[in-house]
Amino acid sequence: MADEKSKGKPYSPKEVENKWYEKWVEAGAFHGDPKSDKKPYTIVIPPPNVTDILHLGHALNNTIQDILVRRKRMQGCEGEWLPGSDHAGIATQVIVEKQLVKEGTTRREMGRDKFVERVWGWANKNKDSILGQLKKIGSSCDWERTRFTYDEDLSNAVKEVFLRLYEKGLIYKGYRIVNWCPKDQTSISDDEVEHKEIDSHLWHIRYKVKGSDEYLTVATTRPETMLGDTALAVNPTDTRYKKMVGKTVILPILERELPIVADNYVDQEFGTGVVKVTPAHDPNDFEIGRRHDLEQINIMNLDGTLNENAGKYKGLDRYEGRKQLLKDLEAKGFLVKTDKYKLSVGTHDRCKTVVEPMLSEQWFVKMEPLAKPAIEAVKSGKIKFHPEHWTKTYMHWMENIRDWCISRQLWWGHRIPIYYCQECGETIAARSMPETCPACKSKIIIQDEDVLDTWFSSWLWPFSVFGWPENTDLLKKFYPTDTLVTASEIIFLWVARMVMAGYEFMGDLPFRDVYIHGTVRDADGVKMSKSLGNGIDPVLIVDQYGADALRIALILASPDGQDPWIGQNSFELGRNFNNKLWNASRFVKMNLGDKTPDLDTLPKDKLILIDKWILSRLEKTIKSVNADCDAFKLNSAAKTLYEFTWKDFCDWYIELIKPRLYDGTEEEKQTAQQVAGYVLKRILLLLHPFIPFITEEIHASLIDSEDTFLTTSAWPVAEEGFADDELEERLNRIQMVVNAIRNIRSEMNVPPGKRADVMIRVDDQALGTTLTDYFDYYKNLARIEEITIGEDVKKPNMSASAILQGAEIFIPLEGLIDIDFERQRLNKELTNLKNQLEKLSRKLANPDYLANAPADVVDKDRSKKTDFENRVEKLNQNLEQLMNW
RNA sequence: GGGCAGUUAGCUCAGCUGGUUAGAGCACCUGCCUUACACGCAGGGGGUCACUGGUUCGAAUCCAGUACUGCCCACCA
Repeated sequence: MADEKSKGKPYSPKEVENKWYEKWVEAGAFHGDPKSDKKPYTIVIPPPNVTDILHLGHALNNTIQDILVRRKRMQGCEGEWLPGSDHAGIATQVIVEKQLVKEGTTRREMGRDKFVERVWGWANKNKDSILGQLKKIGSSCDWERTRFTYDEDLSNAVKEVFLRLYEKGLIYKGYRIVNWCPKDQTSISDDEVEHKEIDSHLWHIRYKVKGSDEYLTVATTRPETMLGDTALAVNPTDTRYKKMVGKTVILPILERELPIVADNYVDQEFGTGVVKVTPAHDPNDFEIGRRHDLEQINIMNLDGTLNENAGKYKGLDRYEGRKQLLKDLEAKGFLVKTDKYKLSVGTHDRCKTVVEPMLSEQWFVKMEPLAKPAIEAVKSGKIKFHPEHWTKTYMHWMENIRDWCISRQLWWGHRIPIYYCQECGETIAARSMPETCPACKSKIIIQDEDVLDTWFSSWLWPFSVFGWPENTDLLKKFYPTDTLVTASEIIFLWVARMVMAGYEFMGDLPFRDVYIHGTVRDADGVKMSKSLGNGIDPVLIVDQYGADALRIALILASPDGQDPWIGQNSFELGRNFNNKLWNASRFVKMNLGDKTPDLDTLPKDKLILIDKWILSRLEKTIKSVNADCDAFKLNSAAKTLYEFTWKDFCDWYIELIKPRLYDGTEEEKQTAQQVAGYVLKRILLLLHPFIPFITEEIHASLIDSEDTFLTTSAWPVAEEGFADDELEERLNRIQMVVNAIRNIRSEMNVPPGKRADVMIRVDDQALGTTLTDYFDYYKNLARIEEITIGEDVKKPNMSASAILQGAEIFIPLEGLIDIDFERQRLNKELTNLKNQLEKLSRKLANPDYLANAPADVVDKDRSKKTDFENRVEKLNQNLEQLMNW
C-alpha cells in the first residue's frame, strides 16, 4: 500500500480479502488443537439450514461469533469455532418435492430410498454454498471440522439419544391431538406453531333437543368440525341448562344423536354457555371426551380435505366444506347468527399454512424431568443470558414445559429407531434392523415409517459435533462450549432444548453464556424477509464495500440487544471508516522512514504532552473495549474504537505531530513516529476482530512482511501508568483554544488561506505556559500567524473575541470584521451565559442544597459560578468596547 | 388475558450506580480539493429527554401510573 500507485486512491478491499483468508486457513489459524495446553474457547455455530442462502441475519450472527472467537484467540485461548449446517427436515424435503412436481413426478412415485438419495444430492450441493458465503464475510471457522446434522456420526448420536430416552421411559408413543400441517402433511410440535390473529366470525348454530321443540345454541369459530361432534357440553352449575344434562340433541345435517354432558371446562360467560364437543379435532374437546367416554370421529384426511365421516361434504377442502355447510345450515334455519370475531389461528412456522388440530398417533418426549436441571442451571447463574432479561422468557417456557412431539411424517430425516414385528406385534427399539423378533423369532420386521423432528438432532449439536457418544479428545477439550450466539426466535426450539440435552447426556451445561442479538430490520423497521423482498444480500455488500465494511457497519448499527434497522447506506459508514483508517495508516507509514519500524516500544523519556495524551486515551480505550467485550457489548466497544481512531488519533494526534514530522529535530521526529506507530498498531489489534482483513493488510504493510499475522498476535494489554485525567485536561485546553479560534474564523468568514494573528489573555500562568510551549504544534490547526499570550493582554481595536474558561481570545480583524454581526455573536453568548449563571446562583443560594449536596459537587458549582461571572463581565466589557468603534 | 422490551435532535441510537451548558452517526446549512483521506476537513442550525404524579436540595437518569409502538407466551369454544 505504500507504493506510489495507491496514493490518494481509496482502499479497495477486493484485492486484499481473498488473499488473507487463504493465508489464515493455510496457516491453520482457525484450527483448534485438542492437545493444546491453552485454555479452550469454544463456539458452535447455529447451523444454518441447507436450504438457506446467506442473509443479513446470518451476517450479523456470524460476525458476532467471529469477533468473540478472534479476540479470545488473540487473548491466548485455543479457539474452536465449529461450523456446519442443518438438514432442515421439512424445508429441504419441500424444496425437492417441488422440483419433482416440475419434473412431473412425486416422491411417492419415486419411492422412499430414491427420494432420500435425491435429497442428499441436493443437500450436498447446497450446504457448501452457505458455508462458502460465511468465508466471504471472514468467519474464522474451523473448516476441518465442518459438520452436518445428518452426518453418519451425528445420526449415531441421535439414535443413541432416542434409545436412552426410550429405555428411561421418557419417549413414548400416544394418541393425542397434535398440530397437523395439511400442506406438508406432517405433525409439528407446539413450538413450530406461530399464532396469528385473523378477522373471522363466531357462528351461532342451534341443535334441536330430541323429543321437544327446544333448541340449544352453540357458538363456534370452526363450524365444519361439527361434523365430528359427539356431544354438547354445559357447565354443571349453569342453571339455564341444568335440566338439559343427560338429554339428547340432534346434530344438524348429519342428524346423529348427541348426548348433553356437564363439564367444568365450559365457561358460562362465553358465547351461549353451550359447547359443541369434537374430541378428534380440539385438544380441550379431546379431554372432555375422555372424561365422558365420548366417541372420537375424525372428519379430515391428511391433506385437509373432509373424509367420508363428513357425509355429503366428503372430498371438499376444509374451508370449502365450511362454506357449503354454513350455506346449508342457513337454508335449513340452523344458523342463528353470525358475529364478527377476531381469533388467533395457529400456522406452521415454515409454510404459514393454518394448522389443524388433529387426533393422531405420534412419538413424544416427556420433558418435565429434562427441564429440572435446565431450570436450575439458569437459576443458579451457571448459564447466563445476555441481555439478562431473556432469562424470564426461558424460565417461563421451561416451567410450563409440554411434551415434545418428535415424529414427522416425512422421509428426509433421522428415521425413528423403532421396529415392529409383523407377526406378534412386538415393538423393538434398536440401533439397526433386528434379524429376528426377540419375542417370536419372526423375520418379518419393519421399521417405523416416521422420521424425527429436525430439532431432535440440533439439540445435540454442542456435543454430537465432537464425536459423542464416544468420549473423544475433542469432547474433552472443547465441551462445554463457552458462548452461544443466536437470535431470540429459537430460544425455545433450540437453546432451551440444548440445555436439557447437555445435562441429560453430558451431565454438564452445553454453554455458559447465551448472547441474544436482535433481528435485522430494513430502513423502515420492517423485518427483513424473503417473501417481502426487503432483504439485502450480504454478498453484494461484500462485493461493493468489502467484508470489513459489512461487519463493522452491522455491529455499529446493532444496539446491544435491540433490533438493528439497516438500509443500503448503513454500509457507507463502514466503508468510510475503513477508508479513514487506511489513509491514516498510509500517512503513518509514509512518515516512518525506510527502516522496518519497531511498533512495540515507546521512547518513554522523550514523550511530550501530546504523546502522553494519546497514550492516556489509548489506555482508557483498551480498558473500555475489554470491559465491553467481556460483557457482550460489542456495539459499544465498536463505537469506542471508532471514536478513538477517528477523533483522537486522526483528528488530533496525527495533526498535532505533523510539525515534528515535518520540521522537528531528528529526535523529535523519531519520537513522534514511534508513538504514532505504537498507537496505530494497538488500534489495528483492537479492531482486528471487527475488521480482520484491512487491519491485517495494513499491519503487513507497516512491517513490510506478510509472514507475521495480526490474527495470531497477542491482544493488546493496557500499559499502566499513562491514564492521566489532569494531563488530558491540559490538552483539552489547547483543543478548546483551537476550536474557539476556528469558530471565530468561520463565523467571521476569514478566508481559509489567510493566517491570522491571535492574542490570548490567560487567567493563570500555567495555562499561559502550556499555550506558549505548544504553540508550534497547534498553530497550523487554527491557522495562526503570530501569537501573543499573557496575563495582561488587552483587547485590540476591531477584533473578534471569544471567552473561555480561564482565557480570552482576540483576533484583530481590521477590515474583515462586521461589527453588527460580532455584537450579535457576543450577545448570544452573553444571554446563554447569563441563563446558566442565574440557574447556578439560585442553586447555590438554596440552603438545602448546601446542606445536603456533597462538598465536591458544591465546590465544583462554586468555581463554575466564578468562572461564569468572570466571563459575563468580560463579555460585557467587550460589547461595550464594540460600541466605540 | 399474561410477560418482555422500547418511547431522548428530521432519522437511527449513546447517555453506567441521580449533580454534564443533554451527545454521536446520517440528513440539513456555510466555507474549503489545507501534500493521509472530498469515502475528506473545518464551522453551524436543530431536543420543554412520550405524558402525569411522586421521591429528592437536585431527575433524561430512581418509583408509581397513563398512553402509544414492537416482540413473545396463552386451550376459552
